[in-house]
Amino acid sequence: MEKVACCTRLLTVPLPQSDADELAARFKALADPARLRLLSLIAERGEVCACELVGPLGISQPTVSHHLRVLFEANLVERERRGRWIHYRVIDTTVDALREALTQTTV
Amino acid sequence: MEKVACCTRLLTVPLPQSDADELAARFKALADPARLRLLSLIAERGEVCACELVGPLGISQPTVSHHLRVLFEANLVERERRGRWIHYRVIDTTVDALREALTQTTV
DNA sequence: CACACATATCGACATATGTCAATATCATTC
DNA sequence: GAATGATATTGACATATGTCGATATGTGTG
Repeated sequence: MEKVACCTRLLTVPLPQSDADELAARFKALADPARLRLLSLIAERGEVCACELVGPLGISQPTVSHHLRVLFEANLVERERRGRWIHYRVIDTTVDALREALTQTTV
Repeated sequence: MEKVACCTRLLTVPLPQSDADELAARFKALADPARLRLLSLIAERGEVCACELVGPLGISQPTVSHHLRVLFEANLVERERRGRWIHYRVIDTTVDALREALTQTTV
C-alpha cells in the first residue's frame, strides 16, 4: 500500500475522496479491539516476534495472524522474517500521519 | 456514550481491553470514507445544518442521516435541533483523545 | 387540524468482517 | 529428504455494515 499523503488533515479542509478512502482504510485497521491491543504490544516493545503475540489476548493463532496481516496491509506495521520467526514493528510515519489527520489548525 | 478516558495512549502502554473496545468503536466511526468527508465538512464550517450535508457527497439522504447517527453515537459530533433543522458540530475533546491515543511518548 | 418541510428510522439487500479448525507454506535441523 | 516448529492461508460460519426506497417523526404555518 502507498503511504498516506503528507499532512492530510480532515478537520480543516474538505477531504478529497481519495484521501478519505485511504484514511478510512487505515482507521478501519484500527477499528478492532484486538488489533489495537496487538498494535499496543508491538509499539510498547518496539519490535515483537509474532510468537509473543499469540497468547496474551486469548485469541487463536490464526486470528492473531489475520489481524497482523490487516495491520501490515494497512501499512501500520512492518514485518521481517528471522528464520522461523517473524518480527513486527510499528511504522511510525503512518501513525503520525493519522494523528496529523486528526489535528485542527492552531493558527 | 461515555467520553474517552483522558490521555489514553495505545502506543506506550499495553492497552486494557476496556480502552481498546472504546477506541475501536471510535475508530470504527471514522472507518468509512463518507463519514470522514462528512466530519471534514462539519469541522471546516464549525457548525453545519444537516440539510447542507445532503448533496455534496452524492449519497442519499437516508444514508447521510445514517452516517451522522454513527458519528453522533460515537460521540464525535453533537447535534442541536433548530426548528425543522438539525445542526451538527464536531466534539473536539473526542477527536483530541483519539489523537492522543496515537501519540508516542516524547520523553 | 391539514399540509409542507426537514430529517430520522425501518426493512431489505449485498457485501464486509471477526473467529476458528484445518491445512498449507516457510525455515531449520538431522 | 523427512521431521519439526513457526506462522500464514483457506474455508465455513455468524455477525456487522453501507446503501437506498419507503415511511415515520418532529417542527412550522395557515
